[in-house]
Amino acid sequence: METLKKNKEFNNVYNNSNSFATRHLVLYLLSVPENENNRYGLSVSKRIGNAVIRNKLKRRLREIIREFEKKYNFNSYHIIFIARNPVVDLNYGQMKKDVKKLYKKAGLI
RNA sequence: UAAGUCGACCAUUUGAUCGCAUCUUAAUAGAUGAGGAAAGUCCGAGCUCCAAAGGAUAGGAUGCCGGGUAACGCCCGGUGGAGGCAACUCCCAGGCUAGUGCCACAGAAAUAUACCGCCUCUAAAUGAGGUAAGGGUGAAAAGGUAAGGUAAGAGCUUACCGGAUUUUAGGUAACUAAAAUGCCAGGUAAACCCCAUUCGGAGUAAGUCCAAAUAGGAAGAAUAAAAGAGUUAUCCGCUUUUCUUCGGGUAAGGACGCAUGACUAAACAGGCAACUGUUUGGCUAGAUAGAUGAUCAAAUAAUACAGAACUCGGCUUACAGGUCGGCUUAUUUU
Repeated sequence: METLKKNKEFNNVYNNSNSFATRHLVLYLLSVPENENNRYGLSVSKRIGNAVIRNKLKRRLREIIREFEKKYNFNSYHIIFIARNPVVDLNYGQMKKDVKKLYKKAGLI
């Protein structure tokens, strides 16, 4: 899984893309012209919780992304996930359903 | 058995599949991978760079005594004070006899006093003097109680208690005990201050090395050499050139620092202890937008607080549930 790293790249996605949201997560999706692998950015703010909680969220999201990459085939996107406050209460299965919903909304799968 | 008190420890484990980071390997693959507080960043050090003749002043920190330690504001042992029936716990615990400041209100008087009262003198008094026993005010009124003593009184005298000073004895010391003298005299230093000890600054984004890039500029120097324009030519000056300095931009470049250390376990020796020494053994995170997750199965009390970022020693704060031990008090039984 390749990641978006620089502030410039994040801003580029925020300004030029469509966003989709559920109660727990927000998704930004930008299609890039060059044919390359998907790149992901995860954003979990300090308001969500302490370091342990934020780390756990990011790890779960990464695992979910990995599973979807394996299952479906889509390419050349920059994708950003933003965690919202209520996401803390979800378990892994519920989070996975939420992400699937977002992907459907965005027309990826 | 109950209540209490002190101390130590655990902080999930095992297997399977998929995935991440580091290391090993030609490769398949294999090994390892967050804490008791990793936290707060409150002290103390190592390490690195910068600064630095020496001294004084200012400023900060610490503050009973002795010991431990690389060091400390930490730890251990003791002394004094406070709390508890006790085990035990708590204490920013130097100096007000260096100086200065402050102590409301009440009260006659607050570091000095005679308002009422008592006693004496005088023919008598609203006068003069003596007196701190009694009253009243206050947080505090010249040490308390009893007896003697006296005109009335008073450490004026005596006994006991309290306090101060001196001496002697014990203790490394803080301090403790006894005796003598004899009652001269408040509190506050978390008030200024005084005394003793101590303190250079910045932090791993420290810093070291390598690579890449030195475009277009600014300032200064040199005309030794070369070129150009102007000039008949030379000199001189100008532009280019050469050298030095300055600042700007790109790649959030790479490697080291960076994981064996004032480390730790056991035994033995020294010490009441903190701790120290010797021998044998152990060491298995090291990222750089930042690695530990998902699913299934089994066991368990393991559900809390919580995520390494240069490294150590402490302190402080957060914390579910559980295990073990010492001691105290009460009750019951033998």
